[in-house]
Amino acid sequence: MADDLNSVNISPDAVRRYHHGDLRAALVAAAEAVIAERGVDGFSLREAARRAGVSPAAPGHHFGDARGLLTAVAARAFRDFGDALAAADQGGDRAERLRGQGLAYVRFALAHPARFDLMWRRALLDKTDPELKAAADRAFVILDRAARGEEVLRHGPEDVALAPSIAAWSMVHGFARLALEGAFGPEPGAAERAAEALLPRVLDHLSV
Amino acid sequence: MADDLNSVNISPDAVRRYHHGDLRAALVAAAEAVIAERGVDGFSLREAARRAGVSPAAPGHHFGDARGLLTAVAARAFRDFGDALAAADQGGDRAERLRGQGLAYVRFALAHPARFDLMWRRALLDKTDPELKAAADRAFVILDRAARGEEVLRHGPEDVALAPSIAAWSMVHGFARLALEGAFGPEPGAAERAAEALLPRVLDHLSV
DNA sequence: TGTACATCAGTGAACGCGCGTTCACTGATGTAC
DNA sequence: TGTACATCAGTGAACGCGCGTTCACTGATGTAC
Repeated sequence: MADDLNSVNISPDAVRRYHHGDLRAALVAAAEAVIAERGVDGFSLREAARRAGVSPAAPGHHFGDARGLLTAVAARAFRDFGDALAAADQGGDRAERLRGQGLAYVRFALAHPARFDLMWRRALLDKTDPELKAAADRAFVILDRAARGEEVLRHGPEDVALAPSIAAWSMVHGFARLALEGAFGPEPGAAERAAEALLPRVLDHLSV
Repeated sequence: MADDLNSVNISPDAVRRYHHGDLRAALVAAAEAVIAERGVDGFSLREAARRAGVSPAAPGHHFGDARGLLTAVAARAFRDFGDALAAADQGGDRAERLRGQGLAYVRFALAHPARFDLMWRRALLDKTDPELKAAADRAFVILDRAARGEEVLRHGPEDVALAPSIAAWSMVHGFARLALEGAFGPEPGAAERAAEALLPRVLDHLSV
């Protein structure tokens, strides 16, 4: 996924063209770089435009406003997140599948902390965006399927049959959040070490 | 705790005095009101001062800067949070105690969403503040004791003996976060209904 | 193949905004004698 | 008990800042004939 970020770099001979070529993708990449560096709260539309080498008004043509750009970033993050979960679902019995999902979930969060953070900052996003909704739903369905088996149909969020999936989701989400929030130590790398040392044992306490 | 907020209201005859009387507490209460209304991201020092009826420079005398005020708010939130966990620890066997902690944890988060949010926004807080650290540590120790029994000594965050506590913490923290983030539905009250319907069943999937 | 022209994607200057913090100040308090 | 004075807790005007968005514009593209 880091390679994806690079792949949208504008080619040298495109640099000085008046029309950018693929400004939309370049702005998404620039926004990702900004939040990775400064955190979600440090995001600004002007800074993203600056990094894309473009005037502050240019993003408006592609995203409407700042919320639109952040929403596109979040949708892409959810898509990558879903891919990571899907890739981790290697079959096996339910416990094995669930463990695979849990490790992938937390690994994604630690590998992409700012994007993961943004994914859940609904106040900053356009919740009605169909791409965002579709990407988020897909990720949960993948996890749900691993937690409860293939046969399952999705119901409303208060359906008690969802309890095993919500339990699994809660545990891995909480672990990821706590790790990112520095609950396992403020030093750099503390989250990763805690995940390696503790997460497999933590998942042993999940019974489905 | 809502009463605590009221208790710092300045008395009518104190209103127009040049010296406030208890501006520090009034500013903390005002800041809590601001984030409750506008979210943590909507906080501003000027707005808190405005609500406390005081000039924008006044908070500086008590808190240094904006971060200082937010840190005081977070410390108080952690104290109340610890109180809520302690009050919920009614004894019984380990499963009962843990269930009580889990319900109290999520209830606090849903009852005080903005303060709960702030508690984990380390980028906005002074992590070195001893009051904040003490209050946060205390809350975890209460939860840890319920999860593993009274005899436990606290070790480093990578001590695998902590796994049962981290598992419980992760699950309830994740559930609370997901509920607040709207993962159980965007309608008002969806989080509360999901907590009531699902949380007890979710906790059944936690084995310690 | 050449040309007119509509459309698209960008510019860059300007707008008003609210912010955190600073500064010199002043009113109130409380303590030493 | 009265008074001088240091200290404390506030004022309010001003600062510079970066922000998102708007606006009239222009350069590049691509399509119809």
